[in-house]
Amino acid sequence: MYKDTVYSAFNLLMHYPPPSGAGQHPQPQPPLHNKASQPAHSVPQLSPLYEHFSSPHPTPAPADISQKQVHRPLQTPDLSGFYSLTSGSMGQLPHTVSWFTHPSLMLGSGVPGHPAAIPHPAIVPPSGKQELQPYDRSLKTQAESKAEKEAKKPTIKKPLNAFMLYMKEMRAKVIAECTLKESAAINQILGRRWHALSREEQAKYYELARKERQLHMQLYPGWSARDNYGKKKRRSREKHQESNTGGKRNAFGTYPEKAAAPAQFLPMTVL
DNA sequence: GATCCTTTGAAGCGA
DNA sequence: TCGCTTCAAAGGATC
Repeated sequence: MYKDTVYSAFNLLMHYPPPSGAGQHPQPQPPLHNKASQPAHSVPQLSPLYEHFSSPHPTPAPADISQKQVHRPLQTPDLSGFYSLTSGSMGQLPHTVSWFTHPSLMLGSGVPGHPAAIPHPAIVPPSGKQELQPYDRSLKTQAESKAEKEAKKPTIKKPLNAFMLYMKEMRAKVIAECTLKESAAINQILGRRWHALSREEQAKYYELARKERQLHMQLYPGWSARDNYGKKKRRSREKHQESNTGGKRNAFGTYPEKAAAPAQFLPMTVL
């Protein structure tokens, strides 16, 4: 079976631990074969893992694969085998091309010890922008330099959970259907659609999310979600809690109860 | 320019 | 173990 083959290859290469209960949700282990019947979504930035079953097209031509490989740094010893072996699998397994394009596999300067210049999409400067050079290093104390160095550590983002993967794929579709652009409103709709999904449909996203987490663990063994705690500045705890109790303006510019349904925007199929 | 809003899920942490 | 908090994405609105 295709899924087993992919798993075997991947486990072999990445020394995967066996799935360890993988989360609180039941994981029916749905087949990961391509869903040819699924409607094509013109989503510019699909989570590459999700391309496994979301792509309406057959396996890309090998030329296409090699083209993608051009930009893949292969110097990293522990992953070069992965690339080459996966490449060998490409001709036999449909839709495995996405392994190449998975953000967690697009190694770059953010990966410790990796010489490539292509930054990892999951690794961003704390500010999210290019850092400016210090105007005068000599004026900084040791403590300041240390603090600055700490602040300059590239941020490794959390792996996306199942719902985030679902959102990333369906957002463009919902926007097209609803002509909405506000993410808060879009996310409310997506939340409702998420609950409307069958267990099998959801299970596919849970499985993808599990793979995302495993890849993340392989690439950043010492990383912890705690590393990013406190990096997002909140205006004030009180204000944030107030917003969670429905006492603040929502995405529609009103002050309803929390998560009030924006029914006037929702297409009939949403609910 | 930074943060909020809004959703679900994963993970951290204190009690 | 339980409950709470934070952060992942996204982009318009607000501060």
